[in-house]
Amino acid sequence: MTDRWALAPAEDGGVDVAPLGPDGLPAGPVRRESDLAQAVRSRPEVTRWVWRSTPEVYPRLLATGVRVERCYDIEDAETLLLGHEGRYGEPHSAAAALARLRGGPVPPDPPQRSAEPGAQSPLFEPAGTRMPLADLLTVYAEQQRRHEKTAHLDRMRLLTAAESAGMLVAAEMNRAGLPWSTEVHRELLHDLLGERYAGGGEPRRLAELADEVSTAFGRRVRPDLPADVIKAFAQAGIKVKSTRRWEIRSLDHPAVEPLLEYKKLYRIWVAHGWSWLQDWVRDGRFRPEFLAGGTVTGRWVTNGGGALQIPKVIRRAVVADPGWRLVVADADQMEPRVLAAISRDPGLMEVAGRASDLYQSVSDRAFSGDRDQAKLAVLGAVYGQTSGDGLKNLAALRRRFPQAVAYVDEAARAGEEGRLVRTWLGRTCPPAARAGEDATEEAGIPVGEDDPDGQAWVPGYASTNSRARGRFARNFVVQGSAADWALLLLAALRRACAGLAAELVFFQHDEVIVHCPAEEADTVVRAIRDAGDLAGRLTFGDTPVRFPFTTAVVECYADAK
DNA sequence: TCTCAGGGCGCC
DNA sequence: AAAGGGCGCCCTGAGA
Repeated sequence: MTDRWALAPAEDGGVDVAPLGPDGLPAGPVRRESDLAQAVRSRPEVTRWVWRSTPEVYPRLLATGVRVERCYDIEDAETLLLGHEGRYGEPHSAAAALARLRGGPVPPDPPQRSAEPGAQSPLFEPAGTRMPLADLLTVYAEQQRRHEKTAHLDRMRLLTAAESAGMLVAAEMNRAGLPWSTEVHRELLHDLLGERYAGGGEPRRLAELADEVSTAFGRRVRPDLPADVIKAFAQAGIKVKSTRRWEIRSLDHPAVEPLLEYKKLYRIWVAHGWSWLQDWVRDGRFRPEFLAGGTVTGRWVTNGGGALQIPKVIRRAVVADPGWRLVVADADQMEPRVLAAISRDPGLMEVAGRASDLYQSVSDRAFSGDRDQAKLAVLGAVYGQTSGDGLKNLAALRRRFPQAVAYVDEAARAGEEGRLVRTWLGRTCPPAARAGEDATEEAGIPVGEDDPDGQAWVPGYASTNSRARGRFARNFVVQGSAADWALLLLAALRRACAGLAAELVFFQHDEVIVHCPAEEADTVVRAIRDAGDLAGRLTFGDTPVRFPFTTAVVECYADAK
């Protein structure tokens, strides 16, 4: 039995609260109280708080040490419901939802904030976003009705609940921060890049590598300018279309080695160097801002600090507090396991029903034991590979796991034809803009003209854009359903850690880090394993597919691999 | 001085 | 060997 209440911060710093009945309608009068945190703290029996926006409310609660068990984020649910209804892109604010309900003019969403280094208070809420509790409850009641119109009511409810849970986790992670050793990071930078020169120019090692590149070409070349590098290769008689690593790598020229080394170190210098350290690390914590559900697929993003792109060498600087440990847990072959669960392919479910290396099992069945080929084939199927060995491997995969490949093929076909494509729980991929609509790309969805005869799905005949939409949709069902599962994983793990000192401090698609006292580490490892399989059952229902983790208990993130 | 697109690369 | 999906962030150069 859940005890649901709703709350809405008021203009004067107080808060309105109201109890809700099992039907989601108010079960008592609205009460005005003077203090938000006190209003929540004094009602420990409440298991779910309904509110407009987690970023509006929860950081303020956390700042006073108040945690909640569950929430329902109305604006987040609005985004998911709009997407499910095929109305992706309509304003998702509670004010917009209310206006649609009442037939008034719909206000556009406020513009996105930009990242601000070191910002302690996670969100600045623009004026005018607050909504009286009575109006909020009107929107909430309508959302409950809209849930009931979806094809899988229980899944859609699970999706909005899971993403609300994700927003709680994100807020808590933003507050906790990732333990970070400035000292180790500085040593690392010095070892890799050498001394910094006054004036902010390139550090010593980069300057040396730039000189080596120039020497190899026999003239001054700026390795950070692609046009300059392409010209230099051309003068040496080597034609390259770009200076991308994979294209340069195999060239036979003395500039290649220092050039690639320069690119690698340059990246560290500009993206994770001394100025990054200055901007993003305070008091032994790196505090990125995690945004749950920041992408159309449901994957999270971070705002500022590049938290999801920390180069492996820099992970040396992620160090647990004295007496504490990092429990680093990586889901094993998450995407093919998710494909097994959503496609119900008998063969793939069978191999995904074991905790052992899935790629090895696939290769034993379809690729004569060549694990690399099996992995490429699976990823090719998920990503929409169009050429090369991948296609041949895909054919082998299709023979042994026809239902799995058919599942992503069908998603691709739907995407090309502009039909709605959904994850397992019902997160919806925005369809391509139709003719006459705004033809700008939105959220990375390829749009544009189709070939006149490109409506039928015929490999090699669809237009470039339509094929790109197909690849997008193909990947969406797997990546997005994996994100569905990951939300349930986080929710379960958060629950398991509730009575411990352990804190979730990092999440990257299929990997979590928990920071905990050394004596809690074994408990946390078990909690993660349990949460993985529990999330699998909650997300995909009755399925034999397992979701095992590789876990490591370490003092330093870099030691986890 | 500003924004924007493209190139490039880090992570999954 | 070839170059598919999702992101964020940094640079540069072009154009307003």
